[in-house]
Amino acid sequence: MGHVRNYTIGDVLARFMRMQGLNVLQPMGWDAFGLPAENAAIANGVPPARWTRENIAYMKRQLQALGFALDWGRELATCDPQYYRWNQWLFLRMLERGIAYKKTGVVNWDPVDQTVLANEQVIDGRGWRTGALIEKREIPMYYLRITAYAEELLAALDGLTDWPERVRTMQANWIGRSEGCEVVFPYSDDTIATLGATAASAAGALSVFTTRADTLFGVTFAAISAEHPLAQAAASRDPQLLDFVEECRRGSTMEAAVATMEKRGMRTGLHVRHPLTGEPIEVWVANYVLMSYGSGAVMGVPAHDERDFEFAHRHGIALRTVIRPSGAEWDEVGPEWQGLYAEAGVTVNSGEFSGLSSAEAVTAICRALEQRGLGQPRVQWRLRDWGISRQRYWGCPIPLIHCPSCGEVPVPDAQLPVRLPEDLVPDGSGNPLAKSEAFLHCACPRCGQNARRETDTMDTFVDSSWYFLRFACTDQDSRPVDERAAYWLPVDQYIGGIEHAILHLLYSRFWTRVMRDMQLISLDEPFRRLLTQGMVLNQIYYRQAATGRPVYFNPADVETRVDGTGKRIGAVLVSDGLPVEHGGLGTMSKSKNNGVDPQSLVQKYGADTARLFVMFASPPEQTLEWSDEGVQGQFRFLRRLWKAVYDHVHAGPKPEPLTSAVLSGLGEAAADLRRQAHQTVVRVTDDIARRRVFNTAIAAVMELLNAVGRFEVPGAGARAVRQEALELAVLCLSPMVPHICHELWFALGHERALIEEPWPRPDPAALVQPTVELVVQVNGKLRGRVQVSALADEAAARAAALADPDVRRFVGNVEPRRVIYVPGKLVNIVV
RNA sequence: GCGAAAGUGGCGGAAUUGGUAGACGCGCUGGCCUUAGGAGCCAGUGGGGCAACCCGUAAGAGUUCGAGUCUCUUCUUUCGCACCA
Repeated sequence: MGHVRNYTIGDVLARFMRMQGLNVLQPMGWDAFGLPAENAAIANGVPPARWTRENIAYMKRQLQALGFALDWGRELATCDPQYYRWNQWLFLRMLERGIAYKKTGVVNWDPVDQTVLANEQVIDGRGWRTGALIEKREIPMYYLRITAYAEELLAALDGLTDWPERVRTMQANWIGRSEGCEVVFPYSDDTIATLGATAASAAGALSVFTTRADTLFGVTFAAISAEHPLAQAAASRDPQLLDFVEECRRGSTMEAAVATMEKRGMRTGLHVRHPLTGEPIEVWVANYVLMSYGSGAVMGVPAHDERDFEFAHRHGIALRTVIRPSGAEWDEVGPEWQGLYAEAGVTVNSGEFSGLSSAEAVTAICRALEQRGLGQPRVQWRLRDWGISRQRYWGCPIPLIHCPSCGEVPVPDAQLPVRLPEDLVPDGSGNPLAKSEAFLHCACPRCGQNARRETDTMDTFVDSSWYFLRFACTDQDSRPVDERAAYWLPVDQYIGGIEHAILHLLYSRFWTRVMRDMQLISLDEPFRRLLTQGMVLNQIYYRQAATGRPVYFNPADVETRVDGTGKRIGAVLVSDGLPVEHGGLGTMSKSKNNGVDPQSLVQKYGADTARLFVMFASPPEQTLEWSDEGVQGQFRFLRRLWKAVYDHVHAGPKPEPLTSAVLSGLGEAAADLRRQAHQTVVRVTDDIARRRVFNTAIAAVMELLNAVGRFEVPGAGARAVRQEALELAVLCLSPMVPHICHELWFALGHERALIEEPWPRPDPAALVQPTVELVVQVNGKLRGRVQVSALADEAAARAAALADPDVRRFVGNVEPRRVIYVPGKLVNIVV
């Protein structure tokens, strides 16, 4: 249903824009590689290719049944060699430019299946199939240098004014620019002696990054990640520390898991020297320090950092107050952590740097470090380079060949694509490509010797990072994109789930820039306007089985029980009439058995009802709660609309168009209906074009139809007004309800199909309102309403308000202290 | 843990720029029609009160003539956290 919602929003906008006279391209493609196909293959023993193509065929029928105005001539699937050859081609160009490079990365390793697992396949630190404790393992991988674009990706967010604010904020925080200071803590003599001639000792110093150089004199320990070379060196001499470092290797690589873990640490026995005081500082290994951020080491300031405070508390490490608040709310950091301790203030106990504001101290200390050669100002990014290697089968092969003599050799362009064999069936025990002799063996393109193909495939985010460009020229077979991209791109309206707010959208922004720098396209940003749609939710019902595992029931098979006021009091399974438990609302999923098949919905109510419901139930950016009654409500509305049109049509011949003579003779009721009809056009146009909300647009048409139902004035003029109101209702609804509106448009006596009609323009004369109702407040409380001329000035409005008997009761005989007049809205009398 | 949002009747939601809280729809109650209703039509429906009125937008404070809307604190829920896509 998430897809139905996504594409209905897109289709409504496409049809609306087309009626506005724009040339609209609405394409469709299939993001077809990835884990779900492999999982299905493991479960059913069928090659992922077959499962994928069957799914595409099924979904395509669904999308066609829903009447989406898609250009199927541009259909593409990311698992087609015609598409992924360009992933490979672009990857090779990135390799040439140094955008793609190789380094080691940490992955989840299942020691039983001897395979790399995705984060999703790690449940509570254990492998999903084996239940074995997962370990971190370092393997060589290919990375894309997205950090080289960090500055630009951040700065350009300001220009994305038609993106939701929250997405821009999330991306900015994700890129995470922080200005601070690199601080170098030289190793103590005893540490250098202990390390001997190792790689770690060659570094000679521990480098850390901090945004709080003003707290440097409060450093009482240093903490390094278990993967830090210094930790490795120390562990090789200390069996207990080695155990701890090994223990830190257990568990998944997920940052959320690392961050919520109990903070633990162990002494290394090594020391560094404070860069300004020379004081020895003990080095600890801590499980909360991430090797992937900064240098994998932090300075510990327990008095002014919450995590350091907690860590020091647990391990009996001393604490030194070096910042006091300027307002003197507290003096010394106490035994209980308070958020205030981390705030900026005035330095104390900091030698010659005491008495400075935090900001001054940051600058002064940084400068002092720089003079001693023990530090410098630095900008640190949270963003890391994008690791694209996957040790999996169902993805785009990385086009490299490993030759015993030449080393790593790129596949020549003429040999692209490196085709993925489509007949393999994964079994969960590693990448089947690595076991396929036919795939593996090849000749080295340089020396012709026997060589081995790279078996890693690309992250599926690669596939989705540029597909939108390809839609402009799916038939182009000598380049990934051609000049037609300049006409269609950037995407004027992109629609996607909020779950894509960071990764997919950031990767696409990056990839677009890389292609720009290769002179393949000439745009910076891929998506001009972004709509992030909310999730589709449904009720969850279950019973606790004897095994203790819940058994889920589809909400369609469950009947809810309500009391006399309509309040829910329980639910029973229709088949046996016995109660089921309610598990709240959740996203539609197989595991919770709360999905709704769009196909059955279309069969029962038709495509228009399905489309109307998903657009009416909530605004596009919010979650949408599935409701069978709600669907029936929309079905009912469409039938009422149908009946209203045909009742009108059967009551007489098609009226002549409204002439000025007819208009001037209209009674008040007819003028009111006409005003409402044209106001509906104004509201619907604004809702779709500017606000991108559809539920209120539909509500406006419902109100108009209710008004038509109440309108019982006889006569030719009134009949013409009713005809006009029904025509406008049908036009306004047509982007949401294309099929029924198409039919009703002919019924209303038109010869040309509705799809060829332009979007209606409201008649300014119809909108004119002779009088307006003003709300009258006394001291901010609603006390009355008065009708005044739409042209009334403040004095007239004030007089009318004070003349109202209800208002007079509250004002009494006192002279108002103040009167606030909001034209056309209200008068507030302050007494 | 960090980052981002959201919280309004029995339910989904409306209130667009600080200006009438509850549009529209669902559900429910009563009535009409019908052999029948998972059909249609009419009326009612935030809470309290005979009424005048009073209370009411997660909780608490603040700014303002006026706060669902702005500010702060707290609580709850949802999304993301780099190998689900």
